[in-house]
Amino acid sequence: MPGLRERKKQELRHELSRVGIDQFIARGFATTTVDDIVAPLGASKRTFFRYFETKEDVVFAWYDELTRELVDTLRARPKHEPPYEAVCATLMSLLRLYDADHTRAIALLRLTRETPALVGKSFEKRAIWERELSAVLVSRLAKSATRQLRAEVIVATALAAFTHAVDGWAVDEGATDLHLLVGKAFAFAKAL
Amino acid sequence: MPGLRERKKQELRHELSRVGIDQFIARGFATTTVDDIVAPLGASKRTFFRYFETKEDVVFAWYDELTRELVDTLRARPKHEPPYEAVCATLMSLLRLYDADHTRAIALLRLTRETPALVGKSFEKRAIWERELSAVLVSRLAKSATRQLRAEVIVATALAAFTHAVDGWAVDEGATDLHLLVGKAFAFAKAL
DNA sequence: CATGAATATGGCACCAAGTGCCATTTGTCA
DNA sequence: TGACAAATGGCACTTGGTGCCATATTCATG
Repeated sequence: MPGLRERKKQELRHELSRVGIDQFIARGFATTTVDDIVAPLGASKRTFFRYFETKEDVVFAWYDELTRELVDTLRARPKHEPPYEAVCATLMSLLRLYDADHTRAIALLRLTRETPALVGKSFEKRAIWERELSAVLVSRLAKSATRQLRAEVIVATALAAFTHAVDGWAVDEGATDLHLLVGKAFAFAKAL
Repeated sequence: MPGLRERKKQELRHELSRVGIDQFIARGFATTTVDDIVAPLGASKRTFFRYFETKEDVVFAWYDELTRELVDTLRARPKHEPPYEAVCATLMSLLRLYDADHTRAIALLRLTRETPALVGKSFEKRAIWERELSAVLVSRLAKSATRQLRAEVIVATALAAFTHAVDGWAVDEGATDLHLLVGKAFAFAKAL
């Protein structure tokens, strides 16, 4: 059991992220100041920066947790499964997040797409996924001087296909079927 | 002929980038201020921000020119060449930049790898390449509802393979053969 | 070559992100 | 309850980045 102090911290972090994202979506990223985020919660700017390194990070507060989850999912894939397929299946598990709340997901994707600072940050986060996942994947590959590189290429490819599918889906406001689109993107990469 | 005004502008932009990168490599990105970059050239901070939107951008001053070049190269590839191969060949043409000055190339890659803000920016720039190149590539593909997505996936995959090869090469200080490594990375993506 | 219109620059004031420092508050545990 | 650890808030400060306007430089035209 986590104790009061820890619970309060987690809750504040969560609230800061929620309020921040809401304001960014409603009024834009640049025009929302840290003070604007902090005020409704009665916290101080100084405290904000103890929870998040940058203003951008509030948008990606959930990434760390998700990273661990992805790593676990990939680890749990059947040992005999081909590497690319294992990564694809792992990423597919992310789709439930988009299914849960289409509207907010699309709004968030638009926000990160249209705010240069957030575009950079999201790529930064994706790079972390690439590193973590390829570190797991490498153990599935036959030993060779270039298996590290091979793992990185496999993961990066799957991730690129995934994000392009999701972005395309968000651009036309979720009109198409996301699962289908992601599946197609994975297939396109497989059949270069 | 460009006229004195235009020449001065281009030269100043080039000098700002050169001085900036030199200082970043020598003393680190965060610890170098814009004033530090501007002082040796007798320019003002205000002028700096008329040439570059952010401090990060000085590192990627050459990207715009390179983007045009890449687009032209891809356009010039033989019409019958398969799409993935056309993109790979296009990216291969970039390697001359690394060949020209190994030491500086490696230093630059290390700088961007180890500075979070620059990691984000470099991905942002890569995204621009992805957009431009896939816009060219799409005309080579058979018409279909998803050919835009297919073009994006092809380009993103080639680009991911390319950068991971280059990064791997830079990490062990250029010990291996870069052309060979990039070729292998392209092959890995092809044979997922 | 002169002169006036365009354009680039510099300086200044200003805002917001982010940090170091320290006093104060709040949770923890004996 | 009281002492210790940890979280917070306030404040001053640095730096990235922008708006504004006066000045300097280039360009085009007579």
